[in-house]
Amino acid sequence: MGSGERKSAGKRPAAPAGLNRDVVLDAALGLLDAVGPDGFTMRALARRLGVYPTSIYWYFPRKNDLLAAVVAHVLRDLAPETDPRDWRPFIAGLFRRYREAMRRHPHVAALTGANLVSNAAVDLALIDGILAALVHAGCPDERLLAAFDVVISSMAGFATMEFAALPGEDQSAWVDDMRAAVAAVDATRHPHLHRLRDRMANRHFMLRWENGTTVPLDAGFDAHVAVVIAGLEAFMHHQES
Amino acid sequence: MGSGERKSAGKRPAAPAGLNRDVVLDAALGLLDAVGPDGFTMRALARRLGVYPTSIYWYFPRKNDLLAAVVAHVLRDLAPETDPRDWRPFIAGLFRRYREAMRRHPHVAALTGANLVSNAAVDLALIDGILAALVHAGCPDERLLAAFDVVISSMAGFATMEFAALPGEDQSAWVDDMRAAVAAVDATRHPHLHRLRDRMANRHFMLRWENGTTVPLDAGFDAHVAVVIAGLEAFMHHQES
DNA sequence: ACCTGAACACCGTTCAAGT
DNA sequence: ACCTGAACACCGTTCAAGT
Repeated sequence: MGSGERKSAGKRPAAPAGLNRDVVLDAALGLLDAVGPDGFTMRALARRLGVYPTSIYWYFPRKNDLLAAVVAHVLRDLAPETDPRDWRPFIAGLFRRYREAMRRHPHVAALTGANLVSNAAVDLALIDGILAALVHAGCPDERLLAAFDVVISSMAGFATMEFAALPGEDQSAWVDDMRAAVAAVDATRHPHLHRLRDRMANRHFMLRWENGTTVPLDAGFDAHVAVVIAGLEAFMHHQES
Repeated sequence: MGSGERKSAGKRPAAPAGLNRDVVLDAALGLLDAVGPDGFTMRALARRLGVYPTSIYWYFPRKNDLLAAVVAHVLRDLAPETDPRDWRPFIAGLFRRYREAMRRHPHVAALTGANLVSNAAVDLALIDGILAALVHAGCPDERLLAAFDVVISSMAGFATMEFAALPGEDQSAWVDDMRAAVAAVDATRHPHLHRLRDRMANRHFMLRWENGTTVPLDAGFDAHVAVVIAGLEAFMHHQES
């Protein structure tokens, strides 16, 4: 379901500048990995390709279409090889593969999840695979699609947050603020946080100043997979409405 | 832990243009609600305030600082009134309140989750409350912080995706593409999706062309809350490592 | 079919200057 | 302390023109 597609199925007479859809796409992913969403510019991409900025518009009519294609490229082949009929390994493998894709290209985390366009990225085979897994897990039909939504949002939610973008380059000030706030936690007002603040500082959500590229949340991720699978089991097989 | 703070605790002699931090913040949230992140411009905000664009920089040194403050403002007072010792209603209420905040200001969904800066937004009381809830649920100490990460990412993940931003204003083309793709699902290659495609079209993740503001995912959200709570229960009390 | 080149209507941010 | 006003170095996108 790609947008910005060219139909020309005819012979291509070796374009003068050697540009084509895949070349632009590869360069775009390289640029995004290198500079992040803020630095990702049509003009910077053109510089990288050695062409005029407007040349890119022949292949992608808008910057958003190009970014959507990049997301689609990164998220291709997410479905695990395991048989969906063995639903637990299938779901766990899916989550793991999604996370690995985000780890390889952390800057796309900001473009997924919070953007509906990226939905067009994911292939129908993956959707069918998840539905198959849930059906074989014994999910009743009237809960199937709710369970599906839980799987999708859980798959994307954790990794999106783990690799959340850092603020601009003047990090130092905000890092100092974070450190100070964590160090100054009041023992009587926030006793639990006070007790755990050294273990939590920069290692858990809401108290980090680095993201998953430098400080992975492995324990949290494993817990997340276990929680979703155990919770789905209960949700699918619990009696009452 | 706000950034871009002014220290001047002294008397303020009624600024000529009537500008101050709260006025700017309110106008910023109003502008964001009205036009979304793409239209959110320092110059547009200045127009709305009747001042020069550069005036805003007196209160917020960078656009990012202003956006972080807007996120912080929207996410204030998330902690439910219920006692964290009753951990299930506490977690469920927390998720519900987070979702309601996103529903009130859907455009901030794109700014949370995928952005580390927004972390500075959330107050320490909320973190302490979640930790208290998990401790009173009987979570063993060595699993406490992993469970905490599951709670945070689950709280933010679903709502962020439910209110994910739509593409630009030329929706029609991409909506037609989505409709066509859903209608053309192959019955033999994707049997489950084929069977469910009418029920899923525009109503579930990955197959939507509208977001939660017009098509809420109520069933999915309720399932998500149930799954996380039941899954946490299992994770916290399961014996083996 | 594919790319150049100029041009339009914008941006965020800096900085000196005013009051 | 707070705001104006000009200026800098950029943007995405359009459109006519070339080959």
